[in-house]
Amino acid sequence: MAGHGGRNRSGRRPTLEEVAARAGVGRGTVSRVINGSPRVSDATRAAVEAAVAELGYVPNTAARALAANRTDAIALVVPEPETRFFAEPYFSDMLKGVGAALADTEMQLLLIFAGSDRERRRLAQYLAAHRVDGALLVSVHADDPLPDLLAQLEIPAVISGPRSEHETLPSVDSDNYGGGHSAVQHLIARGRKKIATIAGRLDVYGAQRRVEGYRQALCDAGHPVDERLIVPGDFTEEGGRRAMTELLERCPDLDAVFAESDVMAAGARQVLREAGRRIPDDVALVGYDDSAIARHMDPPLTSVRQPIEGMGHAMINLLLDEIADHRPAVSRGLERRQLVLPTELVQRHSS
Amino acid sequence: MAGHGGRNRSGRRPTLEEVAARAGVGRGTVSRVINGSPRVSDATRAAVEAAVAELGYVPNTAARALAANRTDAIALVVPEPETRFFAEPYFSDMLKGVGAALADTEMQLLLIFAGSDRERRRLAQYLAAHRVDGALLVSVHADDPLPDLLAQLEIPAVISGPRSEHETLPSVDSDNYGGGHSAVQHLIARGRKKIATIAGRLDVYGAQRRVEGYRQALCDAGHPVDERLIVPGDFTEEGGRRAMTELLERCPDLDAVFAESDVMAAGARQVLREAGRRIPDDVALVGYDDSAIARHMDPPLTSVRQPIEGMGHAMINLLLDEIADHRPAVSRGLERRQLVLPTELVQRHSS
DNA sequence: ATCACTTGTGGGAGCGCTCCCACAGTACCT
DNA sequence: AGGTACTGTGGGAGCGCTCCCACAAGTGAT
Repeated sequence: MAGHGGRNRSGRRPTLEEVAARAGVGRGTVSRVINGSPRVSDATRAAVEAAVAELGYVPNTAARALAANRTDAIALVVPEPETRFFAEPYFSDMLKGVGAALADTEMQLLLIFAGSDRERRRLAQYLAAHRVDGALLVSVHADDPLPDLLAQLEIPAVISGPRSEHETLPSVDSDNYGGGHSAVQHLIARGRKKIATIAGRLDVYGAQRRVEGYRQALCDAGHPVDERLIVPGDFTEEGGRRAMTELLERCPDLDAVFAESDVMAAGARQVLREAGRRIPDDVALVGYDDSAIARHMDPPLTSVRQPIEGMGHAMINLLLDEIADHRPAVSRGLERRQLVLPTELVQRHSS
Repeated sequence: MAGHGGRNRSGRRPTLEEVAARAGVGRGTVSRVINGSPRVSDATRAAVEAAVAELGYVPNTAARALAANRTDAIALVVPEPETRFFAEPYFSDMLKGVGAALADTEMQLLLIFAGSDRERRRLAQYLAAHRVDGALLVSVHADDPLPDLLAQLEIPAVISGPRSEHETLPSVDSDNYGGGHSAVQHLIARGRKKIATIAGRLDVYGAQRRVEGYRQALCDAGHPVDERLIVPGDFTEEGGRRAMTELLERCPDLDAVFAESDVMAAGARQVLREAGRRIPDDVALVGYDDSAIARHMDPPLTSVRQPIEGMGHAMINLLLDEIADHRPAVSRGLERRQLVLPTELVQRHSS
């Protein structure tokens, strides 16, 4: 028993051929056993498995990749600088879901940042070399050329938030519209009259949808929609501060704010405090994401929970399907695969 | 010009051979140009480069890996669950440094978590398959079998904090001893008399060294070392809270605390606040790491800065050397490569 | 007994590179 | 003129797999 990482006499790692010799079978048969083909008799399978164990055989990935024209790797592409990756709890949850979904797979996950131009060129080169079997795209802007590049290279991809209602790539998203709607509905039910919103970047489709949910909830309740109460942030704490400052200037008498991310809510909270507004007594505050920040805020923040881990999981499943379908070049055409997962309002003390 | 990701007539990616035919040279020559060999005439080189551009040739990594027996990938092994990876600013800084050092390299970085048993088995399998040319080990415990596994598989590796003073692997570390010493020296200079410390986990060599620095600084100043003032934490916020609670019970009259990580300092701060102690008036507080937490704490935390990004950079350089040396099997023997980078005390308002 | 399948198996061909040996050409000595 | 050295180049062999065709052996209908 050589266990993992066995060597043969010559100090090299054992090869398929050596395993075959040892088990007294042919090379093809060993390959079938390794790859779990059903077309092998039980006796032969057992003999091969014994030989594999004795020699400590581990398949050579490079040889496999070359012969089979696949890499068994997929990329998680983060079109943001590393700093934002670590600052946004979104990414860590996503990574957790993706990792979990991949755990019982042979697939290797590559985390690739494409925040700077330089990194993007590197990524383009990487994809052109077909070093991954598929890609997961998260947090993509409307005008990003990446999806087109992937399509041109015929690399299967799944996008986390569709870029528009006409998204052509398979996508997984949470119900941004419903999330925005439920947050505002909640504020209305709490008796709030002048409800503002700090939107995300409006070149992000999901952020637009949240605003649409906000509008519709007001309409449904017969409230007027005051455009001055809608201010875009950029999903950062600083952006939340700026937006909140702007809102207080425009409408000092507002009594509720729906911030479309917890991080922006944290920024808004600071400004409200400094302005002497009490939360929730004077101004109710609702966030989005239900991240750790929401739980640790003072007071704890009511927030719209998205099942981000679940989204990561779903993306992997979609992508693995895409890759499987892609192999024999069947290309099932335009059967679009778009998934929308429900959100949930988590009530705490800020509203 | 096909640009990136060109195809030939048959829809396949162009190969070396096709580039050679187009440039009117042999396969070997193209290979030499691609790999930057100096043994090519300028004219030939130009012709080959033109052909490469026209066909949009991109080398096939799998074929290269198979033929040359290398992968052009290195692993950053994080023996922690993902949660800690995101919680600890240490890792994000490290990743930044590593990424920067790798930016002008062909090397691909793989981020591999090995927090759970399952993940560790997967990692072992991964390493046994020699899917990386080298590995970076960060935050390794004294009894971790990983370094031995790497050695047995003859995979070059660099460790971020040596496991002991007899570390055999090349390592990069910050001056933990000096950092601990300077923190305490600073507190003494500020007139503090009863200085406690919240240590890290004592199975981490670096944490031990910080405590040694703490002891020596007290000795140097002629202060007695009171063992009751040394309480181990586990580098978490909760651990900081527990340790601080313990310290206040043991010695209600302490007037300074040196927490050996900012995160633990944050926990300690909470407990001090709840106990009605003012910082720095009643108790001075010094942290370690100089992370974002330190800057945002109230009051801003004095902290020992480690050049973590620089350490990441240095680790990559060491590892690339190891890999290069490893290739022709020269094995320069025990010429140990241990790097220690200086720390710096960043004074803020908590002390 | 013959034919038509099915099941399990062996091994050739080939994936696209790198490594290295062979050799032509040139330069500079004896 | 011959020898020696170096430079630049072509192409064979081989890396360790997967794919697929060929084929032996078994099964059951005719």
